[in-house]
Amino acid sequence: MDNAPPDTYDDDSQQTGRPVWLTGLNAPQEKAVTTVSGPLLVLSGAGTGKTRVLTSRLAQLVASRTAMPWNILAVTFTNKAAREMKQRISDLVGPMSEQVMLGTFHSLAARMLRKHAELVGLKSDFTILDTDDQIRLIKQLMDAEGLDIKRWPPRMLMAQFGSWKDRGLGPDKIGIADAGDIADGRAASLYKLYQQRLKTLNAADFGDLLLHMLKIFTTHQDVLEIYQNRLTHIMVDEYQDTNVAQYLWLRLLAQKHHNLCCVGDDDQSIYGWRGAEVGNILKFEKDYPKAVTVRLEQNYRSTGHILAAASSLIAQNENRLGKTLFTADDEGERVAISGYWDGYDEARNLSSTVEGLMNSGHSLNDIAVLVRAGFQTREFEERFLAIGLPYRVVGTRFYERAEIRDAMAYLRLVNQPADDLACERIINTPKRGLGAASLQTLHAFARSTEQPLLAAAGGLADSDELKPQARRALQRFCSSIAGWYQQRDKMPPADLARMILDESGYTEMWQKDKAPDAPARLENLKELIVAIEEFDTLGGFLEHISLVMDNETPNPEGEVTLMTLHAAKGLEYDTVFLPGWEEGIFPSQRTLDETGGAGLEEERRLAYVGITRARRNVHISFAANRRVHGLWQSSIPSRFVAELPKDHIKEDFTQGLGMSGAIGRAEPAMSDSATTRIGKPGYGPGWQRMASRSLGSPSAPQRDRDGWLQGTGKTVEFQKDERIFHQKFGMGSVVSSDADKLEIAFDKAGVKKVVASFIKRASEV
DNA sequence: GCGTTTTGGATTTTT
DNA sequence: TCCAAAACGC
Repeated sequence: MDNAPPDTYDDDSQQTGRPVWLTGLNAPQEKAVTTVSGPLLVLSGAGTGKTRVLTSRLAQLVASRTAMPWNILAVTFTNKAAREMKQRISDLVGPMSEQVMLGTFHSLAARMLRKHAELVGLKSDFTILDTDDQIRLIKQLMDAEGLDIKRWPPRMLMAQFGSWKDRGLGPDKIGIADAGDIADGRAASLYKLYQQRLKTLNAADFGDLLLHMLKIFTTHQDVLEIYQNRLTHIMVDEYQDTNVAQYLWLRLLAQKHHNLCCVGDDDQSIYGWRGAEVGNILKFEKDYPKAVTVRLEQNYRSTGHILAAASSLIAQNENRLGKTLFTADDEGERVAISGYWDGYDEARNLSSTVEGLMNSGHSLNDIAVLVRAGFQTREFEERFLAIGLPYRVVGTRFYERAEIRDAMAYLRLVNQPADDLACERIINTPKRGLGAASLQTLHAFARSTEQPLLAAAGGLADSDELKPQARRALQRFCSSIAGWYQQRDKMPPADLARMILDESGYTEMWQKDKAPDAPARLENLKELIVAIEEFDTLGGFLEHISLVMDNETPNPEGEVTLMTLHAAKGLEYDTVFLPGWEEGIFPSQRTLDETGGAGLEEERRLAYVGITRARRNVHISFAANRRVHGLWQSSIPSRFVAELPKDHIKEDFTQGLGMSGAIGRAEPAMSDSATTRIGKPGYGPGWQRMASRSLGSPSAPQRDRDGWLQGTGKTVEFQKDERIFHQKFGMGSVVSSDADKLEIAFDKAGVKKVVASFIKRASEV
């Protein structure tokens, strides 16, 4: 679409009678788009064109002169959503769209906080901490307080602080009683200490960004009014995921004009455990009595059977506003349900179905495998690796990798020499001979002289408190940093980063590392440099990075996507596989234990999200036996399987074992409880005997792995020093073998223990 | 101070 | 089972 200047829009609409952004909208969509003032709640079911409505409405606001672009606040949760919206708005209204205040809750709050930082005792160049920093800090505090970090993991404290912040509670609002028994009842006082420490570090964590703004808005009416006056119209995406702090923040901003438009789907609220309050969306009409509610119920994504299956599943939830999704699309294929003997069986059949799809012309890019928890991707990865099926796991995010965080710490320290947490992270990385003892001395010195670590390090290097060796190391470290600090503004940040990584010996550290993933880490560092190249200043890059923690690498060749259900929200694929639908796994036992009925409903919403990701085909599956944490356990199909409507599913057991009797059964399929530990399969009653026939005992050495290997008896035939090839690690030589486990010295990847089935003889490649 | 062994623990994670 | 972090020993 042309980026026509905004002034022409009036002419456009006069000529055609109907602006472009309204064409093709269905009635409720149009209602949502044209309701430009007053509180508006758009209940937008899966695949009903939510983003379309959001962006069109923004265009409508601008074109109808209801609001100037700079009067509009548009809030999303993810950077991806923000980027997408930015792009689409720009397509609709042209360059004027840049004036819209658009971003994630966190980036917007950060932007505001930098302007008013001094009101909460920070400087405007405060650092934003990542999880590692937070944990290190909490650990330090706990050590100082004499708390046992084994009994009370720092992570737990961090989660508690985070949850308080999610609820908009500063340390002053926590009573002793609220803290429970975490950290011997000292959680509240630790929270106070933690916040004090952040202030002295001139740092804020993610929760603080919003919490501080709330504090400022409630204690400085004048500041609040600046924003209230400017931001007359507010739009919020994924409203069902807002936490209390975000809710309060929005309410304060909207309380003057009440032009608040919230778009969301209570049925897709899956972040309750992270502080999201479904209640926020459920009570919108109470908060704003004059609110108009629009339901978007026409689904443009999935076929009839898929939609019917998903709808009838979610209908079992009690706590929902209720929508009736429909589609103009065909009935399509029924949702396929398969039961398998064990996890291998499931992976094997799933992968052959994928191969079948691939052979019939489907792109792997249109196929996704969605699991409840990250560890479940493993057995599929192993299988895909074994048969050479291209896949990609959406999971470990780029900026959370250790090497990236290390590199970032260098950059942070050079950008901001008082960044103690960054300093601490890399002061002995790579190894410089500065161990725990030296660091302790340094900390003590920094505390007594009340200066940042790096400055203290400089001072300490000039004194004779340390052993000569450590002292020299410290001197070198300080002068290196000082040197880079000098260069900081004299060269492009990417060049600076490259220089720092080289001169610090960080790159070399990984080059010398023999770990199999070392080359990949070096690649990641290169990618980081590429990412920096887009920025003019180091500061700009760092701000971007602390708030934008995602990275998307497109997949040109075609790969199956493996990811968690949470990660899949907002995405869609032609074919979706949903394996592991077993009681205890999905719904997760832990959620059930911890949050009971509400937890079950959230799990069900997760199932709903999973099914509604599919355009044309859904394959749900479960296994009777599965190895969890090394132990075999048997399980029964998820209750969600039984909740699917018979008319819209097909039980497809042609590939698996015939266990249709297990479907829909409320009581355990085995005589014992749902997750009986049975040691090995083949030792239980009933249909377990079948398994021995089909697979053999999984723990028996040299078993026939039935399709995992193309040849026969290949498992035990590797000789010591024999040359082999592994899909992931490349060429290597056999060091030793133990049943089907081989120890291989890889040429590039070092010594690893691998399963024989992943290995080919070099002569056969 | 650093490499190695032992141990415990193991959901989901938009920012 | 398999991973990371603590404890151990040189």
